[in-house]
Amino acid sequence: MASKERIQRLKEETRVNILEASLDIVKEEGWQSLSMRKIADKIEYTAPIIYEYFANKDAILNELTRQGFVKLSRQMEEASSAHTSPAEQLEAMWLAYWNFAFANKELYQVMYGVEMNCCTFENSCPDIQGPANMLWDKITELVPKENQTEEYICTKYYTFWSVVHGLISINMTRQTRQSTDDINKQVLKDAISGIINSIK
Amino acid sequence: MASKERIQRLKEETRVNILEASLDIVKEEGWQSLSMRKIADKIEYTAPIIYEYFANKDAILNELTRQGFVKLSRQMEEASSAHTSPAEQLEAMWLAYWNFAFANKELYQVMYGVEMNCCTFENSCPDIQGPANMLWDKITELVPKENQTEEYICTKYYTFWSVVHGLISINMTRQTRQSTDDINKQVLKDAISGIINSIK
DNA sequence: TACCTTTGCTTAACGGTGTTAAATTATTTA
DNA sequence: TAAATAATTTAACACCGTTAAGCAAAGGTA
Repeated sequence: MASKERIQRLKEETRVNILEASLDIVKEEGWQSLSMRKIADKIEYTAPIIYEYFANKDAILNELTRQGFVKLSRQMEEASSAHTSPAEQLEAMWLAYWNFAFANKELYQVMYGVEMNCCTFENSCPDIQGPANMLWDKITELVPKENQTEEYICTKYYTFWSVVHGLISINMTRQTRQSTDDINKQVLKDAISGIINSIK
Repeated sequence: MASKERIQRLKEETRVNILEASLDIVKEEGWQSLSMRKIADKIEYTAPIIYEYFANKDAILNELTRQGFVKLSRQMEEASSAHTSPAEQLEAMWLAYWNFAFANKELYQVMYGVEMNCCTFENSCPDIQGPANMLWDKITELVPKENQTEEYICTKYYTFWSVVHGLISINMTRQTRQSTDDINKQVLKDAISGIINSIK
């Protein structure tokens, strides 16, 4: 019977609907308030139905993560194919990575575990800016007076922080393999002295 | 009556106990499974008591975050004070930042919103390594054959990713100020071409 | 057509969460 | 000792993820 296929197609569809509804909710209210019951509401079913398509809530997040990586791969390949020299291709790929992260904020967050807990708290508490200020001031000390524009210092500060925080994030999200720790510390030291030397 | 002060001291103490218990639980079972009832269990009270010391669960996290930044500041200052030249001081401060992150993993996670969701999933799903492989291969292309050791390519790959992912994380956790977007993109491009040029 | 079986879906429930209000116990004060 | 206040617990609410039981419609079979 051909109705079997129609039903199969409908099932495919609600599977997609579940994923889309999830992403919609996250876009509207953030990862924290994504719940099975809200997803069910959005697809006009009750919660237990979802378990016929996904083993549990984590499985939904995992599938979204997977699709995120597939999408990212596609966009990076596309960016790369617009150039011929490897150097240009590599730069294009990283720019595509960057663009993907902001065009698909929610996906990137679940893919790389970037949370944003306490944005409001951050501005209301002076202690939090302590380390930032210390580093900012020290960088300012290093920059010759004639180049001490806020923009230049800001650029250097962000470059520093990106490298260090990025390396830390990578090492924290992946389980630490003892063997690569030395490499990471080497990357860190190289990067830091590299940036310091770039300050003029 | 001096008993007033003693009681005040006891209250101070359970406040500290709540924070310590929270951190203990997180160290043992992770942020996800930190609950008011578990904290209460650990300090040998019932859950509602906690609300006399903290407005809600978020307030506990915020206080831990604050204390994290205070501790980080102290350690960075200490590191800095061991040197005299600004360049050495700056490097020491970043190394202190690095060391803090791994010596106080849980604090760093709540301070900077670094989650580790799906470590197990990551290894079980090939799609996830797509982008990583693409970049790895492209970097390999750029490295002259005589320098194509795994360690060298790994170093470059991590350096790239650190910069880009770090910048993205920073821009995501802080609310995006439109004005600094240009600076960030400039940092990104500078960093990428800097690393590309450093490949030999 | 009548019966049985399968399917799709919902309701109800369990144990957990953060949080609040009421009740209870202990302590201090008059 | 009695009243007032403080400290703490119990009970409850609304939510969460998840599972088991129940029901109603559809399909197949005699």
